Amino acid sequence: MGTVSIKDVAARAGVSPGTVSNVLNRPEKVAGDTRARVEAAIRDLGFVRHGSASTLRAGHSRTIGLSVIDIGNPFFTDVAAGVEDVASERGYAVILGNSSGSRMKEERNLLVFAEQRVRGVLITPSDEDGARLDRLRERGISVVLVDHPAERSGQCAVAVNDVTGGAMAVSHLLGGGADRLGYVGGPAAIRQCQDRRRGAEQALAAAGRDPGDLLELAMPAMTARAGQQAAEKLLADRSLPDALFCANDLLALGVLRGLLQAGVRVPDDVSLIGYDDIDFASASTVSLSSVRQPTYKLGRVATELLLDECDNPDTHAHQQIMFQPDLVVRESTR
Amino acid sequence: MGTVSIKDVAARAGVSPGTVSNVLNRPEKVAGDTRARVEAAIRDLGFVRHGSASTLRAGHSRTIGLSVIDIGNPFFTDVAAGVEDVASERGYAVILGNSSGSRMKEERNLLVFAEQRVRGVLITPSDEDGARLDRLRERGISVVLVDHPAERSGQCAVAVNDVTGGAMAVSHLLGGGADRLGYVGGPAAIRQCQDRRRGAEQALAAAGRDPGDLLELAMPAMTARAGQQAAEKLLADRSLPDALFCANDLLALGVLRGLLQAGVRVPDDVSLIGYDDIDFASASTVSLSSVRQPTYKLGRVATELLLDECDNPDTHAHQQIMFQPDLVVRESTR
DNA sequence: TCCTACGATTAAAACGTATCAATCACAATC
DNA sequence: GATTGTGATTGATACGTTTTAATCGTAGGA
Repeated sequence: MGTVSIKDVAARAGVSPGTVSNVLNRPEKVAGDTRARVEAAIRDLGFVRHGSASTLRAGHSRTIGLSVIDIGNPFFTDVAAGVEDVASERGYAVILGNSSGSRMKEERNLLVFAEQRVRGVLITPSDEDGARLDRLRERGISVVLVDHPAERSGQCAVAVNDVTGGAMAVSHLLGGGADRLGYVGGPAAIRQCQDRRRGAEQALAAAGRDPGDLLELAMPAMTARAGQQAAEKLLADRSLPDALFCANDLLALGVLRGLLQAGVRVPDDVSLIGYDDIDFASASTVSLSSVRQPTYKLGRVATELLLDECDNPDTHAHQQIMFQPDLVVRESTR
Repeated sequence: MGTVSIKDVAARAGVSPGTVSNVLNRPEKVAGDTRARVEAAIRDLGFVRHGSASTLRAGHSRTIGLSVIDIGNPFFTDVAAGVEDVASERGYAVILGNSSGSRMKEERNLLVFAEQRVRGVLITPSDEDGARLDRLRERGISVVLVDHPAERSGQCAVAVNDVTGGAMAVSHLLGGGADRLGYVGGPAAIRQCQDRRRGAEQALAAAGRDPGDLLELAMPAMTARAGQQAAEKLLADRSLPDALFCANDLLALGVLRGLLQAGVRVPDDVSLIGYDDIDFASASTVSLSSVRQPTYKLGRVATELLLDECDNPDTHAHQQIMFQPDLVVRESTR
């Protein structure tokens, strides 16, 4: 009834538990017929290995932790898809943690990862406190930063150049004849927001404009709801810029909805550009211009780096990879 | 160095390992000052409990498995948000498995869950094979069906009435004067698709029409991409109905894009309604009519049932909960 | 025939925690 | 002063696996 262990399998196959373990972990070490007998016993008894016992004895598990800022954002589900594909190819399970941008929840997720003795952690940190991650590394848990450049060498990181992306977006807006520009950002602690704003300012400067001209609006979240609130605020202030750059597409879609509801025409009255090029950007009321990132690849590459670090700790060389974004022009900036 | 165990904590606090374990699991059983001493030692040493050892000894873990059909679908991320909130409130971690509609991947995820000895499993099954789930139950793993009615009593299930929902959608289309109706569904194995179609047929019958009139198109996936392909197929066949009901919003958004690209006007030439009322439905080019489900609540309630079953196995009474959907009318059916 | 070598298998010892019966200290009761 | 009771703590054991050294059996070389 209860649970069938390696011993039961051994008994039925007429071998010792050690041999069963070998069949499970180093099948090449055991003779053909014994192996067949053991495999038959496993099947007959419906044995499934006790992962915890295995982890306990082996000192490490076959799981990795993935901590993201907002699983409701298609950007992160795409990343997660890439992560999961690579992980399951290599026999790893993924524990998903959603920080929702809350430092406390992120902390709790990392604690869970540590308790589960995950082999490694993939994280898009929600702030710049690298010390927590170092504490994980001290525990022997590899950490790879996702969508975040390395603060220093000695770690792997996979990111997309957000400064360039921000600059692309804003010089596109300027090229379209925009004069008064606004930036709708997210929480100040989120690096992506800062970098994209910096890129925006650089583009302004490059066009001979004062970077201080950029009207900035920082929302507490990067969701469609927050975007709609941003639009309402902009409308209430009677200071509507003629071009808006949003830190991500969810914000932009929310802004778009808010503007259209108020009778503001996009792009005639206001040009609008988002960031991430999520699937829905091209399907919106007015299709949304955006900055595309190699999202799925980000997840894949990060996971490959992490598992390489886990599986070949001696030969592994840390890498910091930086992809470049692409501008995607659609109706909202024409 | 490596890892600090309960013994190290015990030594530093001058107590036995058993006491440390008590501090961790039944703090009320241990005297105030000893507890304080132990907690200090835990903090000083940076001890974190070894989840695997704990699971091994206790015979059960503090994790649950969540298996969904498509994590790229906002419907499921909403469900997952509800699950995660309840789980973390009660100190459980969630292992997420994405079956992508593939039976094989679902199977593999369930195997991972079994190996990890999760306490229970929440699953939106991708087909009707309940035997696999019974095998989990034999192992002492509770299973709650999510967005799927129970096939029999003796299990918990939380669902939304898809037949009603399908009927709502189609009678709305009929009420708008639709004549030739089409249904864009997903894989035949997915129950939601069947039920929504059945509801559609019932609505036709109720209106005195032949249910066989429903033009049916079954796509291999329920994604926006598949929806766009569906639109292309409908256009190529020159048999475009004047009203389309799609099995979910992603399909509908894809269909919408496909139709608009071909110059078909929505809703003038073709009325269109989706299902789920995801956030993006209201933001699309032509805002999408849909059938709303209490998604987040679905996740919450399912998790509460599961954890009740896990934590109070003796007093727990299985429940089959069925929510009702709501019709949301927008531009695409006006 | 004896010895060596080698491949296949085994026996036993961990891994870090939870649990439970046993022990202890000490106060309350007779 | 002996007994009982109570609350706090301890010691020992078991959970299911992996791993290492040891053992076994057999074949090949001398």
